[in-house]
Amino acid sequence: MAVVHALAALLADRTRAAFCEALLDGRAWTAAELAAHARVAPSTASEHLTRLIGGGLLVEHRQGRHRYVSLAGPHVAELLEAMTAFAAPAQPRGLRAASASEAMARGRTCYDHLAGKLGIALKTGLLDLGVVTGELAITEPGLVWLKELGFEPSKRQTGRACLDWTERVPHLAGAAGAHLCEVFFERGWIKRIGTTRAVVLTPAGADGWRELGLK
Amino acid sequence: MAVVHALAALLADRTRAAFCEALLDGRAWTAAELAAHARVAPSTASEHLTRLIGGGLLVEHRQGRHRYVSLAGPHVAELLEAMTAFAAPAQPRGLRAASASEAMARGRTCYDHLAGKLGIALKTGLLDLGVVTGELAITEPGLVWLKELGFEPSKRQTGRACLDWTERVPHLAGAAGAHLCEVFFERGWIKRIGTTRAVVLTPAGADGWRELGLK
DNA sequence: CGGACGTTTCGGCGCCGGCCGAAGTGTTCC
DNA sequence: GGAACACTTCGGCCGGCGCCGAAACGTCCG
Repeated sequence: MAVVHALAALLADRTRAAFCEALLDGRAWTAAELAAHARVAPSTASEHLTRLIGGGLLVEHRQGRHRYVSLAGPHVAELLEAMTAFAAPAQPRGLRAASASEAMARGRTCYDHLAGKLGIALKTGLLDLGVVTGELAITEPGLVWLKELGFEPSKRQTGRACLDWTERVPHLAGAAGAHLCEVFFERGWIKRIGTTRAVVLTPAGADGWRELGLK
Repeated sequence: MAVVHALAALLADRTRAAFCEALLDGRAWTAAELAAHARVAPSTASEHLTRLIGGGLLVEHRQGRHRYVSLAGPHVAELLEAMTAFAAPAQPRGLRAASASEAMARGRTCYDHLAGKLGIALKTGLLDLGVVTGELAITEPGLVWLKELGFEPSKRQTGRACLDWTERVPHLAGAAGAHLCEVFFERGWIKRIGTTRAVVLTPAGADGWRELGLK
């Protein structure tokens, strides 16, 4: 009893329950994204997240000025599924969530650059071409290569490592990563799936990548 | 989201959680008994019971001027055990709490079947005898074995897994688990410790188990 | 029929907790 | 360095909920 009521109290709030339900897709969300999703102020979301993390339901991963949160593990998802199943006997939402999560792992945008398997494929391709170093700094030949794609150096750091949440390895961020992502969108090489952050490589994109010597 | 928070809210209150935990022994309690157990006024208990019944967690059985309530079914017990298992590593403080917790870990009823070390011993014994499979389904020879103990199949699922929150492995629930527990009580092989859920194997029980080829 | 008892309904009280905005911290971008 | 941005901390407000006691209802028993 002493424990059940504390756990239940965490999920007894509409907003916190909405957070958990959103996170059931397996992705990591930022605090602001969750706040907007649940229509509460950022300050409110911040407090809720602290409580959920303290209760062991969520884990956080701080990166720069962002606070990513995700479910603490499969056991949390299972508990939530069990409770949902109890309250709402039949709902085919497991399948949709699973496929959505899979699409997200395949490729997605990470702010302004590419992430997921697609982002990692881009990074390894650029590494093979000698455009970037292992630490994801841009080489001198790499800068020439980028300029051919319309890149103009700015004050913003050109090459930068960003930890990929699903792949657990760094991918390319910074001005170069953002520019490549932008170019790929412009050329129709990648496109978003619905309104989510998931993106997919188009047939034209596969051709384009080969032309550039990627993949 | 919309459903989980409503279910969680029912269990988020100390008093209601205490009611449910008390009812985990599988018996029906009167409103006054629960009120005394949780140390609240009868009026308070009455309101809580109405909410729990409305939420589908409990069922009531009115008899004269008494209002008997019990868990709405095994699925409720399983949900409660799952939630307890999640918030688990609760280390008891104080000798009394420790010994009570220890007795509970050694053997207890989980709604209508056995749990704790005793429940796990039963499961492994049945597994050795070939009565149940590793997934806790009843085998054909197992059904014969059960019928010799007076078991009659019903519409209720015969063998079923229920996660044991102290042992972290599944034990036997379902109609078969309930029947065995009932038989053990009838034969005086197990008995309750005081009025708690904790049960202990009697000397006669130890003999009986050996006769059955258990343990 | 009257009294005892289990339960329920109804006010009323107090407090916890969710919410927001404002101000502050730390990071990124230019 | 300064501006923009994500997030956090802090007061303060407000609604909801759990609690109780008093009174009403229904049942059982003598």
